[in-house]
Amino acid sequence: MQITSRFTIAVHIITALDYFRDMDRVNSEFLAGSVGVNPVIVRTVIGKLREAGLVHTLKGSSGAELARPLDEITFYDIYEAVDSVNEDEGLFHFHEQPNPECPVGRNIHKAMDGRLAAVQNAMEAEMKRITLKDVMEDTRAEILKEAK
Amino acid sequence: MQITSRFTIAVHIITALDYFRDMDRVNSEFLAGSVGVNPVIVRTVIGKLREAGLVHTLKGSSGAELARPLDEITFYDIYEAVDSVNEDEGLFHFHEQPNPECPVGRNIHKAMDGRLAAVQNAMEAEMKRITLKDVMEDTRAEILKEAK
DNA sequence: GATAGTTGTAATATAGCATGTTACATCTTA
DNA sequence: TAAGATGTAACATGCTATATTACAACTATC
Repeated sequence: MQITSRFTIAVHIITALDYFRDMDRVNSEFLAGSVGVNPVIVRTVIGKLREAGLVHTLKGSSGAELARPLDEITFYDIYEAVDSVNEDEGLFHFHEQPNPECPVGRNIHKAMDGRLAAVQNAMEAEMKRITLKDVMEDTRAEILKEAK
Repeated sequence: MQITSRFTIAVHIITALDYFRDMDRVNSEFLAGSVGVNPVIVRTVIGKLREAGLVHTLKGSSGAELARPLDEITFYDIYEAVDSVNEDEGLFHFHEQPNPECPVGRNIHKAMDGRLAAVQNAMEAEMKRITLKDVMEDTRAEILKEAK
């Protein structure tokens, strides 16, 4: 399994929104061109970001505006915004029918839950440490390298 | 997205193999009964565990034997054994067609790769800390609680 | 205020993957 | 030698991610 590409698409979009901030016509079609997906995908991802309060948009009006500075938007914010993982169950998909008549079967879920949560927490903690400013800086650094 | 239930199934199987160690006929059908899935699923999961060197089996002969003590089998060992995530690409699925003619598009991948790896590493590090002995102890504790 | 451009969203299509199931050759054990 | 088990291939099925078309509602500009 893998975390949906919606996540990297969202990071790409926010980076592009900032990078092309002063340009006209940074609409869903332009962004779709940069990301390499259908404009409707861009609009739905931006829709999720808007619901999460990360960007502002105006229906009918081109583009989107970041609601916060880049260093206040973390990977975790985006990961949550675009529903990267199942909200109800979390990162791990537990098999659904362990046998209640078996001592292992009826207790394994409880026995594992805390450990699975610890793994997910470790991952999410790291995501909270990484901001879009980090990505922006790395992107600009790569662009500068090209110039040489 | 979610990590395949093959992972929790594998943990369940190993726990059951240990718990019912002294019982006869702990075959794929018995285990399938405890886990609540088809016996063929059990055999394929055990097959992966065998390929990874975590259990020994003998074709035609019932059951499986743990290759190492429980405290030397980590969540990470199992997660790797059962191919919980894509081997080539890792935990995150990067969108596949960023535009090489766009400065952001042709650099975003390089700019993100290190950060994505850091997230995956954080998760895997936590998985390496958790052993099947931990799960076994928690399971037995839950079983004891029932007795009261 | 009319027109062109844009967003938001519903509806549908499609492909890939996880899981279920049947079947059977091959092996072990008694 | 017979019964029971594994290993694995082949196929079925449902779910999810992504792509795509279509269009109503809104904005910006002339």
